[in-house]
Amino acid sequence: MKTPKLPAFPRSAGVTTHDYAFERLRQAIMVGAFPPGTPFTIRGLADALESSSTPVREALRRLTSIGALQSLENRRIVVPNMTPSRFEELISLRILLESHAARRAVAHLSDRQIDAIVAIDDAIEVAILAGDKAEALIANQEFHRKIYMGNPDPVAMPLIESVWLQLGPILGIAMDHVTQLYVIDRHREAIKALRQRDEDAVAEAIGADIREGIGGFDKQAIGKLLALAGEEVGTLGITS
Amino acid sequence: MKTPKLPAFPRSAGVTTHDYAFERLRQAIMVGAFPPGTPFTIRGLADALESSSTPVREALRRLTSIGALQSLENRRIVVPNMTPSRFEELISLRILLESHAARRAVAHLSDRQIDAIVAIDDAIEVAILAGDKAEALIANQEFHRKIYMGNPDPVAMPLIESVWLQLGPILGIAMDHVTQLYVIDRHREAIKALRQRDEDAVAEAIGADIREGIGGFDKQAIGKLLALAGEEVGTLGITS
DNA sequence: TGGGTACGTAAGTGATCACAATTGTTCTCC
DNA sequence: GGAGAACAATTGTGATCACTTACGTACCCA
Repeated sequence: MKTPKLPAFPRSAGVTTHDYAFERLRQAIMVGAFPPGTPFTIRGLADALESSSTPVREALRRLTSIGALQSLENRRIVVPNMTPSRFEELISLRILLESHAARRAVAHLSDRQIDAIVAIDDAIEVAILAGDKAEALIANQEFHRKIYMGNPDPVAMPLIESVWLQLGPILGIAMDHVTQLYVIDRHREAIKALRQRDEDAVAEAIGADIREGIGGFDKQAIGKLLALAGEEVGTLGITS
Repeated sequence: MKTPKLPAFPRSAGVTTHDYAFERLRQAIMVGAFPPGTPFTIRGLADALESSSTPVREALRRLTSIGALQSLENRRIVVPNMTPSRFEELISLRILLESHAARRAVAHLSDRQIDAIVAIDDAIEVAILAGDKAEALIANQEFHRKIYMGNPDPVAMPLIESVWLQLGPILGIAMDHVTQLYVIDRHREAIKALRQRDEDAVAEAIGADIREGIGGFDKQAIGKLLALAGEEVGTLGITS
């Protein structure tokens, strides 16, 4: 049981090996490619990325500091474990931070930017109808990001992404066990409020979107998901 | 103009060079030892810490990912610049996150833990009366941290510390130009609310504490502080 | 048969070196 | 005297190696 396999990721020129490794791992974790407990080794990843240990170590250290990975006392690096109460904390943080970020972005978003957000929402619907869960997930994150990044000083964005990263693993498990994604019409509500520049309504719509989306899992459901994940760890997503 | 000088820091046994470098730099930045724009070089820090570049690079990378430092396009690493609007964003995030974290910790704090928090508040007052601004600052952070860490799943704590780190540089400047610290009786209010297990009152007291503390600087005051810092950069805190 | 020890393997850590890119300096020419 | 080019110094990047620690397995003895 060495290192998990990585989804492909394009590497543009001029990017350092370190940045590439970091981004690739970050994306993979954020979309739930690795269940909680997945171990990461420096040498294994260096082999997988066809580089040496130095940039990989730096990437793992960075991911650890933003909460995406956890450094055990053994110095082993793993995907953090999830508990129902930690899940609930993370969801409450998502609602808190993203309602706030959305509210503070409203005044800065131009009509053209809102049009782009609408386009992303359309892409989400297309992905859902096509049954492409991974694509829907990425587009959904892009929808939220585009709103919050309207703020010229998006200092909250790294914090929000840290929470996303911590929810990634459980998200991946949920995606594997949810038969059908449903269309979230809270996005329409948020868009309407954005066009009206109604800060309270935008914040409320984003909060409701999270609550009714991933936040809709109650403690029992999370417990079930974690049990399912427990069965699968070691047989899925792990090479050799 | 090479690297900034570092305050001393105890290194306990069993700690890796990397962790030591990271913690030492982190502490220094959090208490405002470096004004915005201060450059950091790997070799300079490695010399200062009497180690090699590998652990220092990892520490700098970690600090960059949590917002404490900024990586320029030149690949130079500096303390991020501050603007009045970014400052305002950071303060609003502090209020948001810390009110929330305080509220969610209330139910978990034992009477003994509250006693420890009171003791820290006393230490703050002692430090203020003694005119020891740095010590007062550190004790104040400890006061807040002790409250929020009452939560058994303190997932918000790293996010809060990220905001503290980003406010550190301006905090350091403010400390140099504030003649006298005043005693914040909002802490007493928070303690009283803690003892009564009144979540709303605790959240309100913490929010008010931040608003009336560092959050009390308005945009004009921040502009003045930044101008003062501009004069001093290059002559203060920089060696050779 | 059970537990403890010893050994081999795997993995993290940190120092060093070669290379590339950037920056700073100086020298020359107009 | 000033602008530009060539050169030198500094710095970041990544690969490699030696060292130490943690883990797993097998062996030995009670």
